[in-house]
Parts: sequence; structure tokens; C-alpha cells
Amino acid sequence: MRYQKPKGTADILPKESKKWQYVEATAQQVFESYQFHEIRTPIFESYDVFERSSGESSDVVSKEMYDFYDKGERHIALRPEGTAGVVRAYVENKLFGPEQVKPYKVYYHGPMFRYERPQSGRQRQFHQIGVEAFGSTSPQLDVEVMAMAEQLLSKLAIKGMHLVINSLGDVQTRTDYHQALVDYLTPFNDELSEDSQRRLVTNPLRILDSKDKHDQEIVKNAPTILNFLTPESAAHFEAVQSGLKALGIDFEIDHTMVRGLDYYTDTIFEIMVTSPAFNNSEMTVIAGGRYDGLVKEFGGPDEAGIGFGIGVERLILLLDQDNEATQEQPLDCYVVKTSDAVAVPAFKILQSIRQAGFSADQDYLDRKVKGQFKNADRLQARFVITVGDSELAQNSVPIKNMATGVQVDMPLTEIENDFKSVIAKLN
RNA sequence: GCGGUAUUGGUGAAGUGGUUAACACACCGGUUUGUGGUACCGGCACGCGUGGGUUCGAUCCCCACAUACCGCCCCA
Repeated sequence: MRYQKPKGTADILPKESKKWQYVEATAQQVFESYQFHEIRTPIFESYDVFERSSGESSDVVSKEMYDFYDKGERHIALRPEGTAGVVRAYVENKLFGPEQVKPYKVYYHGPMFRYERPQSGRQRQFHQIGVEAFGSTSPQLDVEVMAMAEQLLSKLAIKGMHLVINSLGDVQTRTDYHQALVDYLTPFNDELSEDSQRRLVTNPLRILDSKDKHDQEIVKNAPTILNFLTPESAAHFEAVQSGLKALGIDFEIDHTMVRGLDYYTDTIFEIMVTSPAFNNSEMTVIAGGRYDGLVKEFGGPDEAGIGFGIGVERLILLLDQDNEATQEQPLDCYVVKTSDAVAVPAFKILQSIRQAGFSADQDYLDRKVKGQFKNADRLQARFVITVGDSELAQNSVPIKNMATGVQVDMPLTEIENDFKSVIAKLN
């Protein structure tokens, strides 16, 4: 085994690729119906773009960035997430300008990179489908984005999903809450797990979803961020909730839900799914939220933003295996050649069928007739045309319905000019 | 960055410090003449992740590295 793919990457082979196409096409369809349009931004950006958006202290920046210096000594990073690049593009292209309709709504899909140790369902190159909407602080927009996420999953026939929301409030909220949380937890310092003792200094919010049982006990009585929301943030969160209710979208509030990135404000949400594909444990498939300071952070106006990202690998694990849309398509017609002498006329027949819009194929390995039929069978060909000298002399070839075994002779002109009606006769 | 387990042909896998690395599936070919899905026959690892070492001799023992899976950290 001389060459192998880089650690943490995967080859998506044709069979699997069908599922990807299905997911991407469905997402496109749903998003477009909400007037979100596709944007394509570079897969790599200046390192600073991500450092700026994620916060210097975040792990994403400090150890997970897939970065390098190019031949021009530029510090480059493969994008670890989609939002930063889109925000950069939004500002750089001045999409905040008055000639644009607000909110400015876009979606994207593609590979993201994280330099980390691969493990259960995590790779160094993974894929996200994401959406972003700029230029409105309306809680209705929060509702729309969440509704759209749910609609996509429903359309993909994903079962067992539920929406979880929380609010991180504005800057004031976070400052106040951060202090309150540290004040509450510090007396328990000795009782906290080793990890959480460290988090108390680096990122106290993370202690809220510690896996340690005793930590969870302590956290149970910790102050909730929802009590620290400023009046504006509280009103926003209220409006989001009533908006969701009005649309009949079920949700639950988890005030311990946090984010690894620094840029989130106010509403954050996740859609979690319980599925046998994840050992019946809960897995987040979609995560998103507001980031009202980010556009300004990138040198644009003080404009709001909201978006979400979908982990495509995870999503694909949830797809119904029997879904027709992801099955391999059977071949319409296979052309069998009885000898090399008929190769040219047979190829012409083949091409005419393809040009009529049907899928068709032939043998390229000089297989015998029997072998060709075997291949036709493997390709699940619906019809097989056998081309031989004698048939050509009569301007007519046998076409066989593989399912019924019935074979009839058809005039060559009819096959080449009206394949559709030919197969209609055989069904 | 840390820890555990694993690595034999296209696939699933058995196997032993020492002649020809089992079996199955798949695939290819054949069972006389140009027609599939069954049956029968035959073929298919000069090689056991890579590189070192121990040994008279290693796929099987030791070390390092790579990769995969699982867990920690962290998580978009």
C-alpha cells in the first residue's frame, strides 16, 4: 500500500456520492425557497480571518487550525468553519450596500478542516452545509432560520429530531454572567474535576456541559444566563420563542447550552437527533446562532448576522437506507456486440439511444456474448440489444426485456429515432 | 497533545517461529456453435501495513513509524 489518503480524510465513492447529491440538492431546493442563494468562498483564507472571528483563545485557533505558510510567506489557514469566510466576503464585496436587499441571505456547502485527532465521526476534512443572513436583528429572522433548518431535515425524512435553543445575550449579558458564574463556582473549586478547574480559568461557560457527574451536580444550582439577559436580549429571546410557538415548532430551552466560538450573541440553537445510527444517543446535526458583532469586527458596518451549519457526514448517517433518491439508477439499455466487426454500427446505435436521453452502455473488454449479458445483468439493464452481422443485413436488431426475458426484433430506424416508443412496446 | 485496540488477497476472514498462507464471497475463464440471473470445473496473496531488530530461520517475538477505530481534551 504505497499511497494512502491523508490522515482524517475520506474518499466519497460513487455509491456514497449519491447520498451527498441528494442532500445537497434538497438543501438547495429548500434554501432557495426561502430566498437564500448560494455563495462560494475560498477554502483557504488568511489565518487572520479565522483568528479574528473565533477568538484568539479558542481551541479552534490555538490548536485545531489547519494552517501553513505559503511560498509567499503568507500565513494561510484551511477554513475550519464557514461563517468567517462568508462574513469576510460580505464585507469585502460591500454587500451591506444600499443596493442590496436586506437581509442578505446566502448558503454554502463544502469541505471544512480541523487539525485534530480523528475519532468517532470526526475527520480533519469534513463537510458542512451552512446558511447566513445579514442585516437584520429581527427575532422573526431567527425563527425563519430555525424553521428552514427543520424543514430541510423533514424533507430528508430525518426522524427523532428536536430543537434546543438558548440565549447568550449581548456583550453586557455575557460579562455579567461570566462573573456570576465564576463567583458561584470558585468556592467549589476543590470539588470540581481537574478539567473543570482548568476551565474555570480558561472558559467557565464550558463547565456547564462537563461530562463529569459531580460537576453536573454542582452546576445544577449555578446561576442561569437567562437571568442575566439585558432587557433588549430578554425581549428578543421572548419574541423568538413566541415566534416558534406561533409556527407550531416545538423546542426546548437549555440554558446550559454554550458555544465554542466567541462570536455568538443572543439566540443559539441546535437540532439534535436520536438515532440508531448514533447508538441511540443524541447527536447534534445542526448548530447555529446569532453573531451580531461579527460584521463590524471584520471592518463592516455594525450589522447583525445569523446562521447555522450542518454536519453533512453526520446527516448522511441518518438518511434512510432505502430512500429511492439515493439508490443507484438501473441502466436503460445495454448493447451487446457479437463480434468486433459490428463495433462501429453498434456504437452508433448506442449513441443514438444516449442522445435520446436514455442511459446506455456497452462492453469495452472484448467479452464474449455471454459475458456481455452477465454485465448487462449486473448493471441491472432493463433492455439488451444484440448487434450482429445478420441482423444488420436486415436492418433490424433483437431487443430483449431483461425482466420478462421477452425478445423481439425491431427495425433499426425505429430504435435509432424513437427509442422511447420501442421500449413502450416491450413493457 | 494524551491513552487503548487493531493492521493478512478485491471483500469477509483462518493461521503457525521452519516445506505449497485454510475456507468463503466476489471476480475472470470454461462446461463445443452469438444471450443473463442456477449448477459443475478451473484460475486468482512470490505475500501477511512500513522500516528496523532478535533468530540458523519470522506473517507469527521486540522496537519505531504510518493508518484506522474507540476514548480524553475540544468542538464549528
